[in-house]
Amino acid sequence: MPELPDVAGFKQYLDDTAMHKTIGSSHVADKRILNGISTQKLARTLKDGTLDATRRHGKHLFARLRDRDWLVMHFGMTGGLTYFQNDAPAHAKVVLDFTGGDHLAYTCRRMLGHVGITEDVDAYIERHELGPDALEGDFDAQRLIELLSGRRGIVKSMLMNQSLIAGIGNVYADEILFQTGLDPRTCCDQLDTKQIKTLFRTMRRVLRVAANKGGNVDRLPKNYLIPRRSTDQPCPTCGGEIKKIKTSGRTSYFCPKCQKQGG
DNA sequence: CGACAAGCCTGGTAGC
DNA sequence: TGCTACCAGGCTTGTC
Repeated sequence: MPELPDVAGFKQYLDDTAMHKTIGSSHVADKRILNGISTQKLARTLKDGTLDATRRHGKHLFARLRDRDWLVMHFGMTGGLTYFQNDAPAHAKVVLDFTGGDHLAYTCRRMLGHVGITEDVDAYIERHELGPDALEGDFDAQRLIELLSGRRGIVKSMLMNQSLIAGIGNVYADEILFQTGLDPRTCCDQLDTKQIKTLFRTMRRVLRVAANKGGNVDRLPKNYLIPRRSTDQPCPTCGGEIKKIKTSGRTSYFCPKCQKQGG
């Protein structure tokens, strides 16, 4: 579930809790979560490091150890962060013990996230072939038009393709399409320039609003589709029935009345 | 108990 | 024929 807005929330949470704290030791509860690094190497790299900066790119969160490497975190579908004093949260996979006595846990109920170390965030992004962050930096409507051109698959798969755009997952792809009024089965070649520009503006607005709420679904505006996923509630716009279908092997929620193919 | 959810990777294939 | 983009399936495990 953690998509760009959720990871933006994790970043804020880390900034508010663990920033400028020094790591005395660390523990790995399940080494399957580690990506390209051994438990021992991770522990050596983290020891005596002080967290002094964070960066987010798409669904990845990076935390810098002063004058050293970056801790890399990806949250899969059930990952998160918990800052605690005494009792470790359930499913804590990696725990940082700060010298002041507090702790930060990377939690993950399933094994679909990962934790690692990188010397260079930009090189990491390039190596993992991540596209531009959906919310930040050098990304505009023209770029989206270029990304869509010549593609024959559905727009939703394109929005979720991390090598094209980093940060959007199944849930926010549905929300963006809902607010753009596009059927999730719409193919890229069905959209004209004007519609792609609208899609771009909607994408930015949805992600910005949700990121400002730290990905907290309960704080999203009333007219959002997300809180109505799998709850049998009507479309917030027309009151009609929300349909659930499979697209590219993924569950898509949409309103057949408000969302049309080709707009 | 089986189906399902999600992100992401892989393997097979549709389409140019 | 060969390449690439695309889709379906698998991994994982708690929940229904």
